[in-house]
Amino acid sequence: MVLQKRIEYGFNGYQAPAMPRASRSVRRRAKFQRAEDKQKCAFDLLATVAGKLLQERENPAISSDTSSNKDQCRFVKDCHDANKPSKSELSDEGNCDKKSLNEFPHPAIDDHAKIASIVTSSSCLERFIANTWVDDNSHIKMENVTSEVKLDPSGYPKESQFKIDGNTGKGKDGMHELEKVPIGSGIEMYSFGDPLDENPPALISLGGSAKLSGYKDRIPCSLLSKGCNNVPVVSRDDDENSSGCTHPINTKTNAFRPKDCIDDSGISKRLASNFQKVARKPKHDTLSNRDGVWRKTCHNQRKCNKRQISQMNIPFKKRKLFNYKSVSNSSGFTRSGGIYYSPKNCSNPDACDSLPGMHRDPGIPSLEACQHQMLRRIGSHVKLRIKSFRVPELFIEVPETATIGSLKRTVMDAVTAVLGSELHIGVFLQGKKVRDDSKTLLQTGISHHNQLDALGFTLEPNSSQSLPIVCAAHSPCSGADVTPPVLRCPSSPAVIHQSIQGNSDTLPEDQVASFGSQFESDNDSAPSPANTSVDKGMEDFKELVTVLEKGKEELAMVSVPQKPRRSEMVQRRIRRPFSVDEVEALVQAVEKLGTGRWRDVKLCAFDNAKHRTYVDLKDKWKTLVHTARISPQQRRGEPVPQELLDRVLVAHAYWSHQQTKQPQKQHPETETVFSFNRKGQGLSSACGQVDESVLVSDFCY
DNA sequence: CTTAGGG
DNA sequence: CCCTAAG
Repeated sequence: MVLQKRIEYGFNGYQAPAMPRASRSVRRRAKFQRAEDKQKCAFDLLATVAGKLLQERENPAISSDTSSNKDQCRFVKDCHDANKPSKSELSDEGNCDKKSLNEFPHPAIDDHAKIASIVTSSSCLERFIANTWVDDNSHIKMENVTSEVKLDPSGYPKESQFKIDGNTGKGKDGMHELEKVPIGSGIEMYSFGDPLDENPPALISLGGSAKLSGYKDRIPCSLLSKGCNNVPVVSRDDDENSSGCTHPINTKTNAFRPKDCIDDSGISKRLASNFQKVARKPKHDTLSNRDGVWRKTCHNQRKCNKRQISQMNIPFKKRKLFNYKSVSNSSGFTRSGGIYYSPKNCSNPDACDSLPGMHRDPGIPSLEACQHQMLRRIGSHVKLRIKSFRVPELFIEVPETATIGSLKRTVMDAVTAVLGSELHIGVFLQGKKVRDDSKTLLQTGISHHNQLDALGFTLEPNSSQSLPIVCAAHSPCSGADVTPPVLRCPSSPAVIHQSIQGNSDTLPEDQVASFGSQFESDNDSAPSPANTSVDKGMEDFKELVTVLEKGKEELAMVSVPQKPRRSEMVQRRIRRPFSVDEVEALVQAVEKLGTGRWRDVKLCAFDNAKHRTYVDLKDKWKTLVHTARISPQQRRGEPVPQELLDRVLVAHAYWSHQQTKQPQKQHPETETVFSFNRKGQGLSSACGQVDESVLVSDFCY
């Protein structure tokens, strides 16, 4: 499950081959390392190709116009040598003959054979587009490339040049066995772009075999699933529908049974094997172009590896952040076909825009840009004016007694949760969602002379993050049984926060009578007597619940491996400044209990404020002391009455003195010790929480 | 789990 | 507010 792991954990997935004993010298080690880097790159690409293959296999009809790239996107043909035993990687020189595309050996092995072309360009190093055209016989139909794109013959290769189908191949039965197809050295460049473009094109093609034995165990689950599920791997739109390989979805267009999917993956692995061999040929001149293409990826890969390694040395705190990012990224790219391509891999963001399925700024066109370019060549433009985006539906539940301010905040949280996450664009035509990203506008029915009124765009939260169906304990929301908890990936701290609150199965923290209740009721509105008076009546209030919901179909199609490590996605809690009343309660509690019994302080004064932990209280006390010591001009946030700050200083001084004098000698009975400073304070109860009258600062010093 | 303290 | 060490 090498690929599987890779998909889930980013770069962890690459399984470095054991270093040969002969490679222990520094020089050979370096060489080995280089080869390994390339192999890693190959591995990445391979995974994409494999995914694409599966996709195309499932959807031969939707083949495509993905080849309609920008000018810079060109094709280079490269043949692969599968002949080489894998162990000969270091010193082997490719002996692949240069061939024109006409002569390009037909790579089909059997009905399961595939060839994939990864279109890259040295001018857009980070981008590549995997294309394959498979006919009903599972043979490559490269002619689709030209026929579909309608390339201008004057500037582009003729259709015949790309014709590589079952009948034109060489070898047994009109096919080449992949193992016999020389690869690696002979690279013939063919440009789809401007012939005068100085950027040399690059392409890496892969051959595959359907021989599956020995590969099944390493089949990437997600690749399988995407293939099996008729989910275009590189299509984001459908990525959100991936359901994991355990739930193959047979659709009408799914010409293959799940079992076959495994076979396909076998192809993938074979591809991997072959591709690795190619990648391990470092020397050949003709590889330089590919190397050029790869180098960046390799470099970045190395960087990421490095990052991964160095992560071991960074503090746990940052490591966690790293993991968060990492997970986030991997989730994004898991859904882009199981390939882990960190956006950070792309030093040039602009160059990344074409990686299909890659998450990117919705405003940055990628494949569409290429298609757009093509369209421009053809001469048809579709002019769109997007007046507004439809925002996903939000479900918000607030108690009737909630303030407008809290309502606003809740709505804001919900909106932020959606907008703050990675967004995708959904396209609707005639009210129907257009899911096939590979279709052209023309094919979809969007053309310049058509009515475009029926065309709509919608903002879609990241599928992995868009299901924060956060239900409070008291919420009637039954989303819990709809999707497993692991799929609940709140997309913003706000929602997380709601979620955390929802964990409290006791009384709703915010509305329970206690210090916390009034503190929490609404930060936007100043605490008022009315607020405090209704404490008891608010016990049955439900928590503010933010529910973001999507369609059932989308709920059902979230694939499992997207967020494998949700537990590690520890979101920072939302910041909740202490109100003056809270400070008051805290000060009072500390006055009674001292500064070393934060748990007691919590239980005493903030027991019902679930969001205030004793660590929070301790921290707040710390900052209060600090605040009290600095000049009022330096203080920030809601001003704390000087009287309170004075008490803070007094209490702090007192308890500090007590601690140094007689550590841990305080007992509940000794709580009155502080009463020396008070006048008329009965201190009948130890906790201000119980004696609410204490809340009113009527202490006298 | 709590406490204490640095970040 | 987070993180972690220490008890």
